[in-house]
Amino acid sequence: MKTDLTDRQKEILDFIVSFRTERGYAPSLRQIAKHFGIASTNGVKRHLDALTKKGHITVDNNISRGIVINRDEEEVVSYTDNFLSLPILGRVAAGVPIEANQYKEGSLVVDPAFIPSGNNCFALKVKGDSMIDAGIFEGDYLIIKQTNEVTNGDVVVAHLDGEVTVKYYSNRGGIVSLIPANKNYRPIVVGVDSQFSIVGTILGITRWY
Amino acid sequence: MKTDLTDRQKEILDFIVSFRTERGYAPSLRQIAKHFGIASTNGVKRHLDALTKKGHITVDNNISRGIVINRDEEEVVSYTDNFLSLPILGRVAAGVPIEANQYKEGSLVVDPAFIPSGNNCFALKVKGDSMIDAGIFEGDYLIIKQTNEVTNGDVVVAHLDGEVTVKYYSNRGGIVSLIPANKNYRPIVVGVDSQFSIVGTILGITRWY
DNA sequence: TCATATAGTGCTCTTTTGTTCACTACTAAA
DNA sequence: TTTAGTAGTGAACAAAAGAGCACTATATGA
Repeated sequence: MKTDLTDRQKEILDFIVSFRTERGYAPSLRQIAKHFGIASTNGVKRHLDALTKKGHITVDNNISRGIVINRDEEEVVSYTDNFLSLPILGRVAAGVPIEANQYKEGSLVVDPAFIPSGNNCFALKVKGDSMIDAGIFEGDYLIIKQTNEVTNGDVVVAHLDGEVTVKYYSNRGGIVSLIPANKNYRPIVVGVDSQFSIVGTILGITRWY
Repeated sequence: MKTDLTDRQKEILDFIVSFRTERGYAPSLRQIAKHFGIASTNGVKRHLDALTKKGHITVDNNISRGIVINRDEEEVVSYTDNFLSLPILGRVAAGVPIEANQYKEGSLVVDPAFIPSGNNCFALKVKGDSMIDAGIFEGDYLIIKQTNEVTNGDVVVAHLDGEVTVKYYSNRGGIVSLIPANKNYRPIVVGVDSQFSIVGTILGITRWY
């Protein structure tokens, strides 16, 4: 349970966060001391001890720059040490390792709390409006888990005759269909002669205005 | 322009990333050396020099644990040092500083590339289906910028007679309306006697399955 | 008045950590 | 054969950085 911080402790925590954001690593005791005009490293250490006790940070013993900001502290807007950056892939194919993919167009930071173990995930920008009734709009980023294990009703990314498509997956009695979520499009029955494969299933969507 | 890494360089970069994810701070030269069975810190330094030259990392001079992984490197799945964690607020009111808000229900990591300067943003979980035609579904997380400067057509979070609502904003000739995006709901004309205020406007949406 | 908490000081010591130099060995390309 | 790049070794040195102790001053509550 996180208890209230004193004003000074809060200042110091905010400084650690902003230093870390700016520099990419945590400040040392002496850097904190210098910023606050504190002459003694022990004075800083007292504050860090208090912040640790109150659950805001973790400091490993005798490790330089070992201040780690804990996730989900009381602070309402914060930077934490837990995040995931996924590649935005412009083209995908089934079975190709993501790492071998040469069509990375950028990266997208997402909350790893929603990503299952393993890092065979990627992001894909939506083109087209065939899935708008599922709340999937053109320009959305889909977060996709690379897999070919799908269940009826899953939203999948599939490869069909050289094209990538996002649709609901349906397999009834061995007949595979890709079902749009837009009444302006018809379901696609996957012919036995089609070049068809599942690239992955949807984990989430991110849309930015 | 990032050039290809040797196998060894790639291994070392991957180690730095995973160490950093696990521990919350970068490894030291000696910790890298120990992992790879390299007896000399200079051997490690050579690799770090090469990674720096190829644009994958930045190492500040004479700074302990000063290895910073650069964003958007060639690596297709990676952890970076640039992310933002927003509070998920259960209740919001106009004009109340986010930091003073006591209804934080969790946090949501988002990509800061899509967030404008300043950190008066928060996340809100959607209840209801009044905006489904705008691709906003129950359970979605909205990323909201706290502001009362709105434009016709913006999706806003508003406070109306004690309730929080998400709707399109419309102001025609001084008559303010909140327009749903679901034909099952009627537009709300904001009466002059209503307690009404704008909490913020939408920046993005995140949905997880 | 006393005890406790907060916020330091001053200093020393220990440990961690990075830099540098001269060197070896191997591989590949010119 | 020579040159260049890669992948180190070994060692010393310098600097950064954390830990700990005895101490002071102030404020607050019992």
